[in-house]
Amino acid sequence: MRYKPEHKAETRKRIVEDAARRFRDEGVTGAGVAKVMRDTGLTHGGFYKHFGSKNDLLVESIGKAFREMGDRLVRVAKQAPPGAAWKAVVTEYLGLDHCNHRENGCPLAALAPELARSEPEIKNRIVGEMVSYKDQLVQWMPGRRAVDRERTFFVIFSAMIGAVEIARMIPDPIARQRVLTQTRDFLLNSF
Amino acid sequence: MRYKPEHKAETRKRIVEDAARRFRDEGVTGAGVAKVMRDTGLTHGGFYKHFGSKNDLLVESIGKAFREMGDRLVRVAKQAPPGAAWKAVVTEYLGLDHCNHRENGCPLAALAPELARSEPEIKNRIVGEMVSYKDQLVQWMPGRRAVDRERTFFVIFSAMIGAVEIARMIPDPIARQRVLTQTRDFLLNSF
DNA sequence: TGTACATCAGTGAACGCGCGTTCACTGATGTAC
DNA sequence: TGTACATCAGTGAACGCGCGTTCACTGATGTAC
Repeated sequence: MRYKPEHKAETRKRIVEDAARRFRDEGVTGAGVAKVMRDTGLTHGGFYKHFGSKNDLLVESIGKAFREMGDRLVRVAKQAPPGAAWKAVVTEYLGLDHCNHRENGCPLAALAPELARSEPEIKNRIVGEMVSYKDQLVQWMPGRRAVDRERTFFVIFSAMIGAVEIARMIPDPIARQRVLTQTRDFLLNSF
Repeated sequence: MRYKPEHKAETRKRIVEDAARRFRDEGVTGAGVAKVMRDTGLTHGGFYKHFGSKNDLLVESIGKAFREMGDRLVRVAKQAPPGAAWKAVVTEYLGLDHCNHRENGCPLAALAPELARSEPEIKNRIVGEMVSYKDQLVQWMPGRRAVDRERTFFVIFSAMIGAVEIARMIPDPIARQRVLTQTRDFLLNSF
């Protein structure tokens, strides 16, 4: 079979999207090449027509995940009343929906320790994607000067990432919700 | 060869200690049974004389890691001036030493997302160890009533876990230190 | 006291399995003549 | 216009490898007689 010129690019995009979900859901080692290709409706053999290695797919998928989550948070920031954008971001990030659907959520909350352990070359590329994420969101953070917003970005995201990870550890839904709510209220009253 | 009666218990303890380090350093999937046994100076075959499965070792190792880190934080809490115990805990947790040595640090900062993905039965046992960790530390947290200290425990540890994970992602030592320091100063001025 | 036997922590070969990766092949369609 | 060939995304068998787990065996020492 031969395909339209744009077909290959579309397939590649679908693989990246499916992988971005799988990696967040099952971890870097849990999500295998064959599983991702099956998600996309293909067999594992064709994978290397699109990517040089699983690590290349990982970097692209993490980038895609950062962009998805970044866009989602920017959307709620833009919908918020003036000056309350960062509060909308915090409320969305610490919402039950994000907590219960790691496969569509922030790649740091889903994978940070695993990503920190990747080989230096891979890690550097992932850090590049993380910096883009920060650049997309830092403008909505509280603080008058850019340097203040940079500081509040890291403080707020640290707290949110940790809270979501702890909440995801807790089986009891009420205790889980409590961790999210308490961290949210703490942050909303802090700046 | 035949051994003294206490020999087996001592070997078992050494395996748990070595595994507690390996799991935090290389992740749950990265640390294999054979590697851990080699750390202990044994061959992989003997492993099942001590543990029913790798998962059993995981649960025990995470428990050991929680106790190690709990004891370390309680020690600095006890050495602090009255009323400043929680500040000493925050300063220790967000110190460069903890950040740069995940193999001896908090198992949540090293493994939380991976642990959250384990099978329910394993996860429940790990959550039990996490609750012991909390019970060991919650008394040093700021707040007058027990319910307040429970709240500040989760808020403070969320922020610290996230900060250490982000710092461990960042290759540049100065930017890494900055994330730790900024989160520390934020927390120290918050309660 | 001397000898035969039981014990059992630890050994190392072997198991099935899934992984990332490779590669010869397929076959529908576009192109050359 | 009709035919032969080139293209190339996708297929599926096969590769070596490391994993968790099993198991027959080892051999120094304690115990029974």
